[in-house]
Amino acid sequence: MRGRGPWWQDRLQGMGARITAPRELIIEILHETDDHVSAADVYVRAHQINPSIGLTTVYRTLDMLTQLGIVQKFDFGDGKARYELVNNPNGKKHHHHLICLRCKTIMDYTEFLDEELEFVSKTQGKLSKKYNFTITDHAISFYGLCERCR
Amino acid sequence: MRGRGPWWQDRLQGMGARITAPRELIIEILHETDDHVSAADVYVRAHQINPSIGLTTVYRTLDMLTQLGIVQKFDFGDGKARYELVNNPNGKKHHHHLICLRCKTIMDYTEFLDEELEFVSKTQGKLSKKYNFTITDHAISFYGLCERCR
DNA sequence: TTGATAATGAAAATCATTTTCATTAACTGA
DNA sequence: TCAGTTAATGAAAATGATTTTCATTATCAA
Ligand SMILES: [Mn+2]
Ligand SMILES: [Mn+2]
Ligand SMILES: [Zn+2]
Ligand SMILES: [Zn+2]
Repeated sequence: MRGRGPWWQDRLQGMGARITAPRELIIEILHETDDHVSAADVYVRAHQINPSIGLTTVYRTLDMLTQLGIVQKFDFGDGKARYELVNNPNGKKHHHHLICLRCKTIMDYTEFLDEELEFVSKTQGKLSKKYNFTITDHAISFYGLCERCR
Repeated sequence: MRGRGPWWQDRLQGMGARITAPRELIIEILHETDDHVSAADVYVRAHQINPSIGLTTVYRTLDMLTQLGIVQKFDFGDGKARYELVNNPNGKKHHHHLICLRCKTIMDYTEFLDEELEFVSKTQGKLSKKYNFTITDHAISFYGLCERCR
């Protein structure tokens, strides 16, 4: 399942990227949270541990991880992007979202994932063949009004 | 299906909002396009027809329509929000997205919507009961690499 | 027609994200 | 192990989308 180092190192090296302290730290931080963190959130935590890390690097790293499919980037409508490790071994499992259009509250749900899995993999297969697209992830969100807002 | 005025007027009045020229024009513009338009896109077209309309009002109107569930707001990762009329009678039907993580290309797809519809309405029913949430819309997106980028 | 007030638009402010560029550090290969 | 190549970094400045402010205008109920 892995080489010498942690799983993600192979992914980076595979694309010619270097293993650096900032990258290590940022991934570690993502492992330790199960929130939907913003770049600034990650920066604060990283900076706390290693004050030499800059916000720019956090953005660059999150972006790289997103392109690699290691991290999933979300926009929940509050003006800043949110990030989550896709398959967080320490944290939460794959899930989907319920988003209130008024107060922007986000709820994770993991119910009914079996049915979803079936649906998703079926669709994914057909789409990737038809559009010649390599699908690595998906997102399903339901929008509406939460209990408090309706 | 409607009162005196167009369908959307009832929706606005229902929440105590006024029917104004800018709002009329913005909705008309949304009807006429089947792109994923940004606020600036809408502004340019609106301004062309009625130069007194301001960008601020475009933002405010799109936001209001989004909260009403008349418009759906997307973030495809290129830094600006995109909007689409949810059930555009003149334009495209409900669809989902295939998004390239590298080049940010977006493809709409409408295949397999029957299966999706079945899945979605089943899940939606269970979720809205369990979380006491009024669900008005949903989005399904698949992420990966397009033909050119992989 | 009028008054109360929601809506508007111009300009300024915000603030998340990106760019620039000089410096540092990770790997390669001798 | 060491030096050279060059990707990666961070500080500061720039960008650019969206929001706020506030004086003015327009909608609509009475
Ligand atoms: Mn989540
Ligand atoms: Mn679309
Ligand atoms: Zn809410
Ligand atoms: Zn692509």
